[in-house]
Amino acid sequence: MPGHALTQVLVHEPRMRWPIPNDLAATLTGRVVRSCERRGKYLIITFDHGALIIHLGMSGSLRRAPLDEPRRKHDHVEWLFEHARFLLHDPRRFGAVLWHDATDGSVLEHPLLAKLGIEPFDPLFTPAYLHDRLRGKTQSIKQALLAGHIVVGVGNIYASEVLFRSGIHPQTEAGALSLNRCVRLCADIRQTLEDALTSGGSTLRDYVNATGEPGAYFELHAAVYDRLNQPCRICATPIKRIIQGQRATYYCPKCQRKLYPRN
DNA sequence: CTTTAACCCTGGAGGC
DNA sequence: TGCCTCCAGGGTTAAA
Repeated sequence: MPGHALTQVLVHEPRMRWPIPNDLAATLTGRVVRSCERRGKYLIITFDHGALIIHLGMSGSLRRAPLDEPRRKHDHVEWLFEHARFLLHDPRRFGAVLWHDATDGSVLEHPLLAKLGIEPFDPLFTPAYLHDRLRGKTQSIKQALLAGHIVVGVGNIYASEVLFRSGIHPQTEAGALSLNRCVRLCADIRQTLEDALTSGGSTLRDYVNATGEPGAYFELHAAVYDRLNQPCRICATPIKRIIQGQRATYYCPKCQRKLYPRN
């Protein structure tokens, strides 16, 4: 919608992760969208006077809907243009809709964005960078990747998938990875995400496409994720499931060996 | 400073 | 059919 003006903004349910600003409609009505960007999993819709920051959390979706279609349960926000309408739908309300005023500096300096890791397809994301940022960390490599402070885009599914591809045990101390291991890991993060993009994403049950069509549903062909006790696709060893930081991790105990401590 | 546990919320799945 | 428990893709915050 860059170049188009909002005609109306309706907030039906402001109780999201943080309350949606009660003056959001006043802030946006009549304003022209300038660009639509992304940083990590945050969407950034820019205007001349600031930027809208949107996060979909775990259950959120943003779709273009017909102008006359009735609102459904959990459709919390509507953005209306002269000939278009967008709905934010989020049953669990883990998502967020925030306004960043241009007078507060670059939106990338917003507290939620400032400490995000590098984009995985940025040329600056290199084995040396990864190795340097992991150095000294006692945290597990799985949690270090998932945290998003080093590299963004690796969510809970892909953290397991990436480590399987790299042959790294998820409980490996992050700081114990050699530069050579980081060479492999860096490439496998990119390759795993690229494969996922090529196949249209790997969302599980709640996926709808940008127009809300339920038909566009992509089955995840995971190597390990959600495959507890099923045979490893490489060696047929039953896949294991553990909990790290309250999140499930899946791995093959044979293909992903723990590292021996090097003295 | 880094790391960990609790928490936000609804709904689907499975057991009884 | 209903009621219960468990689990879920994300990320912040307070506490250790």
